[in-house]
Amino acid sequence: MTQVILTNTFIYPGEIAAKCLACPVRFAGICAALSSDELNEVGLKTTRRKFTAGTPIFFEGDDVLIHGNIVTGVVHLSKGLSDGRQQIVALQFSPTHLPVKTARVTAQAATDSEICAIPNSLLNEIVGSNAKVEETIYKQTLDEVDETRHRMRSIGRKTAFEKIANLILMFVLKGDPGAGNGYRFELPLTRSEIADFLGLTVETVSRKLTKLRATKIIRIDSGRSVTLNSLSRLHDVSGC
Amino acid sequence: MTQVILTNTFIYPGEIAAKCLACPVRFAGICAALSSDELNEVGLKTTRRKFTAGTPIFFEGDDVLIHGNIVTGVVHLSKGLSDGRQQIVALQFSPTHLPVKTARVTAQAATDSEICAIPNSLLNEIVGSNAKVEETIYKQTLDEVDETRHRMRSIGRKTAFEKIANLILMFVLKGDPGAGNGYRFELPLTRSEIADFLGLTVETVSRKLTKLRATKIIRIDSGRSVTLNSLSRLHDVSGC
DNA sequence: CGAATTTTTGACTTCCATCAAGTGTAGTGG
DNA sequence: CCACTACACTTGATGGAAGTCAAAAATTCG
Repeated sequence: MTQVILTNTFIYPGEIAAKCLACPVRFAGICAALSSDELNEVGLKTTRRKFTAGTPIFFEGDDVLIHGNIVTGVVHLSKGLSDGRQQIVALQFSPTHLPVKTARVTAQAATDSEICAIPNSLLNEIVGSNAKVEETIYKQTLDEVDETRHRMRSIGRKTAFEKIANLILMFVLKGDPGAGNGYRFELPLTRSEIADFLGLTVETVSRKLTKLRATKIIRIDSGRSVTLNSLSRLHDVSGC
Repeated sequence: MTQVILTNTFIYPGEIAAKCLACPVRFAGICAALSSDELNEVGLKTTRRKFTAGTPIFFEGDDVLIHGNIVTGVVHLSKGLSDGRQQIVALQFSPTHLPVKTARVTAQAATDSEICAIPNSLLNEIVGSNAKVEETIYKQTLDEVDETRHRMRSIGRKTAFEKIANLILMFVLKGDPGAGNGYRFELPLTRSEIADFLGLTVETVSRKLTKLRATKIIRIDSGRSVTLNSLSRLHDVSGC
């Protein structure tokens, strides 16, 4: 990955916007489907926006974003409920796309995040001329459906313990696909948000995390900081 | 798993307009986005296929379907589990589209169904020349995501009773949007399938249906035949 | 009709939500 | 630095909802 970026740096010196060259998601999502000319144009017109944890991400106005690449961080999508509470319906990890247009959801930074925002008008323009981009977006949406359905089953059938184990596994794998034992990371969600996401209560989340710690599969260093002791055992208890 | 297509009614050139004009889904899904010329072409090349309840619907081979309009009936989409069992992940009602391409799911006729099958090649051709069709398909997929997320919440937070009530409500509304009290219909799913769909057990489904009958909100005439007594009360207990 | 399947009902158990109290852990301001 | 508040998290006790096991009743179908 890194080598490829360096090679491109050599081939197109100064032509591709610097921020794109160094971008972790340069070869992910729609950016991977862009020609270098298109990437140049995109690089000029996109804005890199930073959001601190807990900040809502708005997309409004005429030039509303319909697509953002999550450069760093974790974003959660939630739906408001009639009783005023919210339900987290999806988590989006870096490096990946943020298909905000997909549903009437609120996107909120779960951790400090950076998002590369592509204006609606620009994306439409590109989509019209580059079928590959359109295809990519469509495929991502299909994956989204599949993912959501998969998690639906997870919520319906698994025990609280399995749900928690599974979520931790998800954090590990999405956070660093090559992560193994000894991997240390921060939980991107509060206990309350985890509960929301999994359809549990805070108390149950806390209890099951304690149980997971008691089995020595993970170590909870402090409130949010977790160390993975056994990836294989984590996988075993996650009910997949 | 063996017999797929029970009846395959081909309709001939020249009669197309009649076929499509009389079609219940003429103004739904992608058909609504077609010009009359395109509709004629589609009419020529689509096949109306009938599936009896319980029959799996396969789309394979070179000319694999990627889009079918459900003309009549109810189709369920399921995912196979590692233990050999299946999980129903979505229900598709007539008149609507059957976006089979959306995920690696098995589509199976829940009730006797008729599906208007559009060959892959033809759809690709239309999509290439008619942006509105592409947009329609994309929008339908987005709706699919939204719907799935909505149901995910439903599975995670609602009581068994609310889930059942909600499903009955869904059957009523999707079966006949104008249906009111006294409306009689057949449950398109077995208790076991309902359990699968809602993340419950057969016993619980049976108990909650009995409870729903005890409240006089519905009447269960025989195993699958149900009469709606009070739409408003059904809505009240469905937890929406 | 009789066999097989689906559905209902009952008794018991388990898991998780609820209610309640206690323990950190920041963050603010005196 | 401490006192104060606010918030996030943990732990315990209890009850209820739904799962499990088991068997009867109803429906379907050959």
